[in-house]
This record gives sequence, C-alpha cells and structure tokens, in this order.
Amino acid sequence: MDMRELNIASPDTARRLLGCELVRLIDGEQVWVKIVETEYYDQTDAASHSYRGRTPRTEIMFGPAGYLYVYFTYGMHYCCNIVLGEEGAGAAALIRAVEPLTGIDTLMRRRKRSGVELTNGPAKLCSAMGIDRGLNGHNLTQAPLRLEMEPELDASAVTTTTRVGISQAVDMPWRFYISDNLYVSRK
DNA sequence: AGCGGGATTTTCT
DNA sequence: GAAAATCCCGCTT
Repeated sequence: MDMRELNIASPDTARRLLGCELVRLIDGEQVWVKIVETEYYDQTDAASHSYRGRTPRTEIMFGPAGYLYVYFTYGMHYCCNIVLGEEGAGAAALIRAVEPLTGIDTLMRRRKRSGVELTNGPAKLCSAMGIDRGLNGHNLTQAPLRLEMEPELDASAVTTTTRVGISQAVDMPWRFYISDNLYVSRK
C-alpha cells in the first residue's frame, strides 16, 4: 500500500485511486476526504493537456508520479490531478469528486454550499479544499496536502464510463467512480 | 428536470 | 481569436 503504485501510466492506476484519501491541512484543521471519481489522461490522448507535449502549463504532468497538477480553466475554476507514471509519461488522474470525511465545517465555509454540493465536481472540490495555483507541483507525501493510499476497491463496486466535458477522444472508457457514492458528479 | 447563457483568463492556433 | 478536463443562475416545460 504505497505510492509506488502510481508509477504505472495506465487507466487502471486512475481507478486504483478510488477509495484513497486526501488529507488537507487548512485553516488549522485537518480535512480528510475520500476520492470517489477520477478520469485518466495521458500523452497519447487527444483530450489531454499533455497531448501536444511539454509546455509551461503541462510541465508538472511530465514529472514524477505522486505530485499535484493544478490547472486553471474557464477563466474562473481550478481543477486538480495526481500525476501518474514514470517521468516523461505525461499521465495524470483528474480528481472529479470526493466525499468529505472530516472538517465539513471548514469545507462549507470555503464553498458556501452544503451536502453533496460541497465536492461533487472537479472545480467544486478545489474551491472547497482551497486548492489553487499555489499547490501546482506539490509533493503529495507532504503537508499541507497528502495522499493516503487505501486497499484497492473490489471491481464490482466501481462503474466505468466515458469522460465528462471533453470534445476529443470522447469514446475512451477512462472515467471511474464508486457506483453507490452520493458525491459522484453525475451518473 | 432540462436548456441556455454568462463569468473570465490561460493557452495554443 | 477561439476554445476550454466548469459552475451557477434563471427561464421554460
């Protein structure tokens, strides 16, 4: 159960992150959340930021696994990924939804929402958890944002679908979510 | 419940 | 100059 499992650039690794936890230290409180929805992107994938090779934005995506890749989009939102694969792979798992476990008050203060609306989307969870440009390139073995590996979920608990919000490579079945989880962005 | 538009800025063509 | 790994609000049905 350690982060070396992230060194394989494969959709399976994005699925593997389901059920793992993120520990965010913010406003003096430890906020624990469980990852419940991910999508896989890599350099061979026309929908991926890494598709056209290294750029200033995608530099982190081409680095070692276990680091956070944060991007800004639609002039307004941040989304975060966990970098996967060996250096140079340009692969990552977009975190699309998480389930809050502790620190819900802290998340509500930042998000100005409650219930599933706290974290049931990639930009929503970044807003709730205070993830922005400042955490781009952050090493997830360290505070203030840590990844905690958990046992792999049984395949029967996971749903696999095509990805959300893209216009290229729309048929790749690279979105994964915990089937019965309320925080999944959409079913 | 579902559709359409606006917000707002980075990135690449 | 246009599109973008999104979200929210208001209007219609």
